[in-house]
Amino acid sequence: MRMSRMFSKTLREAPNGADCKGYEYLLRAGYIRQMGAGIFSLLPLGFRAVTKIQNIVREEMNAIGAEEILMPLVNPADIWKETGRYYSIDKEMSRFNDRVGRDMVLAMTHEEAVTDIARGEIDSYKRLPLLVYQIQTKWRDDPRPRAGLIRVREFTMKDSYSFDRDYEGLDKVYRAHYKAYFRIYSRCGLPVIAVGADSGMMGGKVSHEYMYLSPIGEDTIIYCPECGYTANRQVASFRKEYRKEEMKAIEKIATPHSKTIEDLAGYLGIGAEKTAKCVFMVGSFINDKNGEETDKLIVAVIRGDLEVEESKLSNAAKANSIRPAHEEEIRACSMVPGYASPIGATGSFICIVDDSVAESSNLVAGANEEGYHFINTNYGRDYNGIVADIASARDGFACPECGRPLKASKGVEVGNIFQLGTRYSEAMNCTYQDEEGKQKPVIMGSYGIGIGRLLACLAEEYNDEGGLCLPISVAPYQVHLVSLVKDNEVGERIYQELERSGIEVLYDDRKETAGVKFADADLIGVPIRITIGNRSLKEGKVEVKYRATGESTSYLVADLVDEIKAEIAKEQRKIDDNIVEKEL
RNA sequence: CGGGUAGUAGCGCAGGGGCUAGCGCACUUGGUUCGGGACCAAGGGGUCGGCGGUUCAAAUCCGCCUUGCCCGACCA
Repeated sequence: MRMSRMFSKTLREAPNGADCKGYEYLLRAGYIRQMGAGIFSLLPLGFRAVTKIQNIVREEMNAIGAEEILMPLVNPADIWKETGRYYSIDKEMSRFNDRVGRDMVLAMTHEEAVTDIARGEIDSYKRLPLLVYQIQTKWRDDPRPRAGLIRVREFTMKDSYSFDRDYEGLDKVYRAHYKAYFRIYSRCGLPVIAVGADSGMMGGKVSHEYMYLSPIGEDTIIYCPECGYTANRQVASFRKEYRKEEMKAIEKIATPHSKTIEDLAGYLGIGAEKTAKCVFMVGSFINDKNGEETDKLIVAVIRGDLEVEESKLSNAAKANSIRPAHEEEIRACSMVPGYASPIGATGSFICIVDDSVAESSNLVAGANEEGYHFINTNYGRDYNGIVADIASARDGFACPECGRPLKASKGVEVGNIFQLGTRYSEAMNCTYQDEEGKQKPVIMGSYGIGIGRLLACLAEEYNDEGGLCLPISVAPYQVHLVSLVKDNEVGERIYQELERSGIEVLYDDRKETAGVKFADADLIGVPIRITIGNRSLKEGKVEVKYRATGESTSYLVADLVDEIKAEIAKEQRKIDDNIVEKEL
């Protein structure tokens, strides 16, 4: 491609709002342009990079036996009503009516669509297992798009769906994805870790997220540097020390001005771990069948030294979503904020008790009276509820596996794999007939990779003061040919020779100064740069410089094509030698 | 959805009741330069986000709306 003819141009200054380096460079180098909040176009450079990523994804998906398909972005709402997600998903899914008033949705994922197709294709156990994937546009009306391509509303996703007759089959295809995903990310050059995850709205059991660890991430990963335990904080567990002792008689004591655990512990001269605190949320519960929504107060009881992890709480309460409760909602159940506990509470609420409290004895808890607490409260004797782990894992807490201190890190989720089970096949009647002639629901799995987000992470991982420096496997071009000589004939000849031998070359044939050309080359970040200049051309040579390392050499023009081919192969080998082969 | 902040040339910004709205970069033309974002000269480009109000006069003050960004809630 001749730069003089290229659609996009580079920007000297970062457009307002480009807060992280990767995003800034993608914008300035002309890979992407923004059209609205969370809505972006891919310009030629970005499109080429994305195409390379997609092809890597295709190769690896095909390698595990998946067949590529393409499902529609627009779905009739009916199939979403069948699974109930038409009701349980809020504004994140966009809905509209077609010309005759039918309810339609923009699919934000394709479990419904693929299950709808599969139930027509699958009849016998002999047809299983099956595995399909697509690379397709998704629209999710995210309430808060952020950081360029990291968190957008319209994006391209590779999503695959597996169909098996049993859990052994699901396990096998799940493991195949687990491994293939590591190959995909490492072939793109992105370092990731797989972590245990919350399945969220997907509703499955086992799931993993692939995380690119970076401060720009919005997820918090809890990991153990010693034994390798990793999990998203939404589900991360940790070892809790319990203090079980003989139950003492409950007693009400005056605790003036002790609204917070800190004040209370200070006033009584005890540790926060000897108290039980209440956190009040209101859960929204949506009826899958008709979309009716009911709200209910959720009282989370947790030891004073711990924090509630809201996603764990939401799961334990089986709520669709939760939000902090208003004071009136708490008082409506006869509890007094600041001095609250489930003891003596009335009305309808869900009480979730963290095991830290259930397994401890004689904790101080609120007396539901301004200025008073109970001492020696005990779960099971003084109040009841659902016992669950709802505590938030923090940096320094004990690893659930080995007991050593856990670490916390920010990460960007670039992919996920879910064992769905029969959640969708049962709801949509996607069954197969087994050897005995019985109809059984198909066991499903779904597996996603955000393509654009992957590019955004790569831009974040591979940049320096000058701009991007992408690995050759994903860079839009393999070679950037910069001609500094006035006589364009040499440049033209070299350009055409390189092109003819199948090398992807970006040729800067513009009438610009050397400084501008070099700066743009650095910004765009093509891995190998060839400079044609009078300096070395006198000796019949051109210079070759690596974008990432800054190393340079020179080659005779006569040998150039072969040498460059070798250099490309060398760069590619660097990637291939580092493909991560990881089994679950 | 709450809080904050901004919208003035393609991009980055200044101007904050008064006469023809400005600067840098980019762009056009001519000339000089030519290996790390050149220089000189001459140009082109604006419904100052939108609607309404106040005023003799609004980019500027007021109201409403809208859009972007940041923080939070949220997020496969």
